[in-house]
Amino acid sequence: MDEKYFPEQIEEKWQLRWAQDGAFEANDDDPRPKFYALEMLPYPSGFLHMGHVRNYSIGDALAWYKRLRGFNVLHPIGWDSFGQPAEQAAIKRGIQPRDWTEENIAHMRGQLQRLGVSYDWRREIAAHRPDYYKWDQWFFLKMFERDLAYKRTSAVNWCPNEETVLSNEQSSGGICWRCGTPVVKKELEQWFLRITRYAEELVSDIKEIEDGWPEKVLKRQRDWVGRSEGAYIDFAVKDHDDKVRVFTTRIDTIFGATAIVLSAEHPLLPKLLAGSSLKDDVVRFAAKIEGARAIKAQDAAEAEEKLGMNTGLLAVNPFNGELMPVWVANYVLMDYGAGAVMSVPAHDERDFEFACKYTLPIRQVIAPIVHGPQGESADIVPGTAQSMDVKIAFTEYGELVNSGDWSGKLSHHAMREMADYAAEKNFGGPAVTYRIRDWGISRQRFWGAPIPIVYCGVCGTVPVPEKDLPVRLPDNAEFTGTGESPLKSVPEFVNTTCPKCGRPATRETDTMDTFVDSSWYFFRYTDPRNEAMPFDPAIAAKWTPVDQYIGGDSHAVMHLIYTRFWNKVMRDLGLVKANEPVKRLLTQGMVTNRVEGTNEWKAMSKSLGNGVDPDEMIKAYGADATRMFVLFAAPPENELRWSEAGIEGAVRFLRRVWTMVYRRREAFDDRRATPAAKLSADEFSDAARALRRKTHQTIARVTDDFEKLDLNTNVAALMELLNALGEFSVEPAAASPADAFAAREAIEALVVMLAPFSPHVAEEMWESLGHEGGLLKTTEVWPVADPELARKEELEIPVQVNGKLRSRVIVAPDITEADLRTIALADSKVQSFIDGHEVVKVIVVPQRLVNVVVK
RNA sequence: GCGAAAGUGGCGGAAUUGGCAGACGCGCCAGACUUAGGAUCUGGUACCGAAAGGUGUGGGGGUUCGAGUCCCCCCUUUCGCACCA
Repeated sequence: MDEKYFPEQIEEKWQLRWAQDGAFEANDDDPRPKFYALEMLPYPSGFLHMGHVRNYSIGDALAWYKRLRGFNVLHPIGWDSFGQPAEQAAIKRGIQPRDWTEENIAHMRGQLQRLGVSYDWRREIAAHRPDYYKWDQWFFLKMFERDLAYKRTSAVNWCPNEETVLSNEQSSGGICWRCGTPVVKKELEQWFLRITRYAEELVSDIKEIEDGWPEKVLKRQRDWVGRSEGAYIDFAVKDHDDKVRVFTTRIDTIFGATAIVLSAEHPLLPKLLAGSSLKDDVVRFAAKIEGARAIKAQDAAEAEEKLGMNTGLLAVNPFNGELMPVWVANYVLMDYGAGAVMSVPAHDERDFEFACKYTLPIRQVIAPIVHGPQGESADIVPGTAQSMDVKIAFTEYGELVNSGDWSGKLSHHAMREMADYAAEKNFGGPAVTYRIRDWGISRQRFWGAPIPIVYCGVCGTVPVPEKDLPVRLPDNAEFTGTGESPLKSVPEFVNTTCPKCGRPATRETDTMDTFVDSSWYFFRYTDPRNEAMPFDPAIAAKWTPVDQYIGGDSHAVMHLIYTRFWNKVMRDLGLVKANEPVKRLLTQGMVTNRVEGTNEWKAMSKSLGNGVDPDEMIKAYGADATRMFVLFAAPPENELRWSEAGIEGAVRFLRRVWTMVYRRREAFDDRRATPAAKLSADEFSDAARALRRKTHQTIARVTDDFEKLDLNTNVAALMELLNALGEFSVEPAAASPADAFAAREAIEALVVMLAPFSPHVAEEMWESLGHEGGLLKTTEVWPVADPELARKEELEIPVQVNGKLRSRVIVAPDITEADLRTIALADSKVQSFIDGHEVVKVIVVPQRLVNVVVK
């Protein structure tokens, strides 16, 4: 052991040693309890950034902690290596995506290894390799068989910048998730995965994970699925056989409906208007709305002005036979509910606004329930029929008025009864709708898994047989960036024969969304080289579900909802048993840095020039200090503000630990290191007992905080223990066996507990303390706290007078309440504050505090 | 506009969940060692006050012996959602 701490030497030494020993390799047949620690796999952009460092430092700390506590830990890594940037590089610089990607992976793998993250590298996977994407295609075929994958033409989200389609999740808020460009609508024939079939489960199974997932992520998922209970109602149209179906959550307001409003894209519209003199006008109007919607940049768009047009058609209210006009309007969306609504202006804000603009009647049918002064009787505000005086829509529940036989009922009862009535009379019934749409996975891209479909002039759409998988990407393609898949211009790829009839046929040239790759990758880690299946269900069952998943919350409704969906599909295919793939989720905060010349903290990025290169930090301060700082600087879920001064503090701490070990090490030879069992309690000096107390308190605290992933306070606890060691002033040479024992106990505990944060230096110090074979050689080196030793010998109890701190008294921990009270009252400082006052009450909180109330 | 979360020293953040506010670190101040210090070590550091003491967890009210923590109103910030019938 050198006198001084030289990170680069010991980090290299231990990285080599770990690799040689296979220290982090997880084996299926290991009898110890398993723990699956997982971090979101990176996109191989070429360079690790601080967000990665944070993500992997958190995961690695947990993986180390669990190993040191005797778990068989699976901690893998891989590459989300399909996707846009590789193609962008190809267009810009003429490099083939495959070469670019492989180079980036090689470089980033080196960076991760220099950071010393404890991965089982044997399990590394990369999405762009045929042995991986073969299974994307295999899953696609399974879904195709089960009608979970299908093709249809629809208006899709199109990013004009990247010239490709985006899923709904990827264009949330109307902007491209990757580049922020406003998304436009485009009619395209696309492949979809039927995630809607699992909509109900995606909501209801949240109960299985709600203890382990952040509430904000679950909320976003719930909102995204958008489960809504209500009813369908079919409105007959006068002089037509077709009925217009409407979805409403407020069937109790149906007597207030004064129009039926259809979406411009409503499929029934052309048929209903056939022969109508208004047909051309309506068609033109609908086209205008659709056109406006296509170019609409939704980001800044405040609710657009409502536009509508009367179709001249009349619908019949099935509850009272009343006729009402049928309109077309831009505020009704085709892809939600039934694409048509009943307009109830008195009780819906949007309908109200619409009715005001086009002077449709507004009829109140719900009266607020006002509790009388005694709260015993409900006063109903009488309804004003056909009134235009109403200023705002009353959207609350209440009591029905002007509603025929239903008048007098409460909304809640009426909603249920009216829906049942509709079902009974065969014009509707209770219904549940979801906001979530099927997942569009077609991408007009080269660098993705080809969709394994062949189009035959005779047989139509034919799935590629399983035995022919993978459908390989060609080695080369022309990259022009024109918005068509580059695969289209590769004849060797496109031209094939029909698997069914053998005649010439063409391949599907769209590739899959890269979120397909990441939906199931962590199952592949459990059995990464399986050539017969995506993974062996028996092996996967040993490791999954993931015990702790760590990553950014930017994927709350993309990756994290897709992977839940995929898990359910795999369950139905018999591949997995659990309903949910991830037990606990931690969403880490962003890493920010000051933008030069401003006072703003923003996420590190190349364009802002505020990025920090992890390699430079490792070079300057070492991987151990870099990792420690990142974990110490803020709680994992908070934003982390970068500070170079902070990382220096981390080095300083590691150096002080190092020096402490160096100084004390000599005294730890066999002669002096007497086992605790041979030492009687009274051999320990006061200082030694105090040190042991701190040691055992720290062990308890750190162990506890690890379970909660409170990593920043954990580091603080280790710093406190070091400070306590510093205060333990017994010189190593002069130490009694008991003193030496106490010091050794403290130092060894400190070194072991340091390993999750700064593993290299911890290993080196552990070895210097005379242990061979590394920290993971022996199982369960993690220290165990002895509550007896952690207990305080005396307590300092604060004494308040009227709630203000006035004094402190030192007492034994087991003092009786009565004695504590007596001692507190006898204290001279306390006396000076109660003198001349009457003591009204004395509150004694055992072990905690005394409060004297005086008048 | 709607919804959620959060506001604690100069800064990042602690506070056993109603019981000593500010752990730990950064920064800063003073001192020691030093040819030197952007190294290291020691001490100090919420605010006002010479002290006694007083005041302090975004602001205002409340509950309580006692509130950073619970309740009500307001302000600010951040993040989600944006015609979802």
